[in-house]
Amino acid sequence: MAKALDKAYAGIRAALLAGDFQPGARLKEEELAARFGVSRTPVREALRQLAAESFVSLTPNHGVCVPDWSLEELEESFALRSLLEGHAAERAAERIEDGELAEMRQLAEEMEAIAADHPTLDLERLADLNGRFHRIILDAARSRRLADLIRHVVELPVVLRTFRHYDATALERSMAHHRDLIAALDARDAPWAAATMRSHIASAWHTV
Amino acid sequence: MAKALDKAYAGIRAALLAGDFQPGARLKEEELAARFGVSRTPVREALRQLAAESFVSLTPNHGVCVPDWSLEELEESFALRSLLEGHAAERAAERIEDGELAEMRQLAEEMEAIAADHPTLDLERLADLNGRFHRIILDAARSRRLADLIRHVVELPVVLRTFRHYDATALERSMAHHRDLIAALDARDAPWAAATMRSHIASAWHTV
DNA sequence: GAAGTAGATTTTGTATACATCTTTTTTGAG
DNA sequence: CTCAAAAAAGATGTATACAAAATCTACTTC
Repeated sequence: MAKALDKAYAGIRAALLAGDFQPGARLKEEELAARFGVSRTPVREALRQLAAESFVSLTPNHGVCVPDWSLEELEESFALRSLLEGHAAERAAERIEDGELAEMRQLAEEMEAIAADHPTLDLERLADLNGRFHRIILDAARSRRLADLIRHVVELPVVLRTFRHYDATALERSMAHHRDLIAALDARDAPWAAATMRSHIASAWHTV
Repeated sequence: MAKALDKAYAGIRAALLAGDFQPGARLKEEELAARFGVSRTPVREALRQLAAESFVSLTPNHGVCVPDWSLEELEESFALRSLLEGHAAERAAERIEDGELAEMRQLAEEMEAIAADHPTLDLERLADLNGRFHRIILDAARSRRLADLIRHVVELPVVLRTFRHYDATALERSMAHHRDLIAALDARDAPWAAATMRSHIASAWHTV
């Protein structure tokens, strides 16, 4: 049986991503504890963790709230993602191994197959594949510190919503960017990889 | 009276910065609780928080350890600081107000006065002033998100140690950089400010 | 003598009870 | 009827007790 902290953390996180709580809502510890069948102690620890990752906003003696992102804050987030993931691509270009490139090619193919299948576009799966694609680059950057930072800024809810708003042409563009990224990494060309990644994310921002 | 969590958090953090625990050492919750006169509960929460800020390394069922930084990880940290603080300077150049610039000028003057006073170099105070100087820029960037990220990467222990290793010429160079930064911000020239900040931090790295 | 294992000890994880602080409701005066 | 203050209700913060896991120790066995 999974431990109480994991249940609370995973459960609350999933609920947040699913949009079960509306922005600005106050999350009460006892409610959450009852919902996941654990005591308040692990719930509190999970909330502290989620607060550190900016999933919730915590104020002392005042509990936690679901943060409501303004458009400006969202734009800042994307700018930071662009900066950091660009840096990650730069490092990855100097460190990536052929096996990882092969994985990326396969993921890109799968995504293209889904994207080409317009009538039954499986966005959930596409988001998952996309996440894995980006994660390989992040791993190839070989910097635990950088990985931590990016996790703090990626904000999965944003990523999910991004994909929901993708129209056909934006989707095709995104697929092309993935191919470009693979080419840049394969060439071990750090500036190319960084620029392509930044372009990729900036483009994603403008489709929101 | 300060709350228990604050006592635990501030106390542990201060002890870490002071080097009371050696790298790799395991921190036991009960010891810390006894040391600060609180129960284990707030100690645990403080440790979670410090772990989120990378001050300690936490592994489930295994407690927390003081992380030992390799030279490479330290260099990564500086590279990230350079990236993020450069971005902050860029944003600050477009948003800073005259009052803030005046504050920066005064801080720069005070730092120069201390730096000129070689025999009795007060490094503690210099580090404090330097922190406030950088904080004004960070505030002027007007991005809570960016401020959070930078706090996660600045790693005060590093900053402190940096200043301890400053020799006279490096110190003068640093003071000159501060003047450059003020000039760039005063001119509202974002690229200039970003480049100067990155140069400032890269220079700090090479004096370690 | 070294390695492995069972028990004892220590440490972390969780639950519950109580204290403190917020928020809401109620009640009273103006 | 409005506002303010006080009391009550509710939520968070802290302490303690207990459960589970890990580490350490001592002993057995090869």
